[in-house]
Amino acid sequence: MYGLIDCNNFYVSCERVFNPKLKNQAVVVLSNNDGCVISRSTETKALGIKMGEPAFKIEQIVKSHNIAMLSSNYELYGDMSSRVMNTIAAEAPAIEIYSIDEAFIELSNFKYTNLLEFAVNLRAKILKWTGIPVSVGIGKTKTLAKIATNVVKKTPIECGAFILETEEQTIEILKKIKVEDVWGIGRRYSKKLRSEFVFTAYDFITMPDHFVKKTMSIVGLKTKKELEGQSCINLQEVQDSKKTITTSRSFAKKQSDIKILEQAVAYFADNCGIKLRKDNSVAKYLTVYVRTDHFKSNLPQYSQAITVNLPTATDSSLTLIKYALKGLRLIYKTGFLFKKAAVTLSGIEPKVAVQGNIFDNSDFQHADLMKTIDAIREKFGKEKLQFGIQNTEGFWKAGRQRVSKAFTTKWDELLEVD
DNA sequence: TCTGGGGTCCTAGGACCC
DNA sequence: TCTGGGGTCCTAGGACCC
Repeated sequence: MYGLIDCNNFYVSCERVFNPKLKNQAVVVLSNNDGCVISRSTETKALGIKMGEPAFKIEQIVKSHNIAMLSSNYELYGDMSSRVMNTIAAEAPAIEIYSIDEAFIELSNFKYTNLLEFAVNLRAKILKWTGIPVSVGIGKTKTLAKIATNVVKKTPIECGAFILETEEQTIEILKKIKVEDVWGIGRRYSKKLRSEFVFTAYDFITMPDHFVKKTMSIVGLKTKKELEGQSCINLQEVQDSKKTITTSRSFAKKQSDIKILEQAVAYFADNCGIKLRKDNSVAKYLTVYVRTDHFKSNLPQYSQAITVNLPTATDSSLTLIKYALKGLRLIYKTGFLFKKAAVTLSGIEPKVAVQGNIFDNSDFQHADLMKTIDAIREKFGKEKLQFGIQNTEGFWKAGRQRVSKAFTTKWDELLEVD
């Protein structure tokens, strides 16, 4: 059996732990740039505010219903996530951290324990230790555990946990689950399936295997088998190292000046370098991407990416910045208002395995410098030490007007007077 | 005026090899 | 007139997830 622990309205719940005033109020957390709704409290969902809705479109309802609107505070959510995960790991022998707010656990060693009791106790412990409410779903496969969690969230189940045990019971539930609510079946496939008169998870498992494989590839067939109780997706306890690392941002204001794009791209490249060094990896390729505002169809549109081969696989921010700027200058065009840029690293491998370049060994000289820079930033904050090309003002940067404090990670911030 | 960010996997088709 | 069989690797595009 597999269990899924899913934090309820995670970002909102994190904010509520440290600001009790929010507990009886409708709350939304916004994406970067205070752009879209990315987390909603139960009250907010009831008001009909959708996931991903642009903030400016809900202004009226926010005012009339006194909804608390917050910028996202990833430092806080990341730290709260570790607390939740550590609490789970202490209770479960095998855990897969699936996302910032979800973890799968494997329960085959729990044969002689009452699983519901276990789930209810785990839930209580997480709430007590971290303040975060969770839903727990248990089933024969990861996909069924997802379904079980879905049941907890969509029906009033007091104990916050649900187990899919017998086949008959599972079938009854699958008949009530919309096909688009199945893990692994997204918008495109559910549309296609609906045109074939497949409306529920149960309808889906009655389709022939060959049809499912033909229209949805092997991935879709695995989903079907999982719904039937045959486990096809294993618990992944150890996280593979990342295959790509991206830093991208939309700009608060559209930019046409290459000097400003350079500042942004340098910042992204440096930030990718930080992530890369944290993973003890190096990258061989760097992609720069820029685009105009695609919501403004009356403006001239341009979108272009370029991938640069790095002479040696590297984790040096200096080298990454250098080639990111080189790439940017190749794709930049005048006469456009740019809204977004990105830097992506790929060809990632462990640092210990790096293949040297006979013609260029400058990177090895950066190692101590990077270590020092990382240490200084760790201690005094990322913004306190920057490369010359980065602009400390960062006026391309998006606003975060309504951000809460880093309650769990920066004590000095809490001492500041409002 | 204002519309996020960061990932993974699979497949088909082209280019190449013997 | 007749034109094989069996592979690998890479990439773009499409699907999905949170």
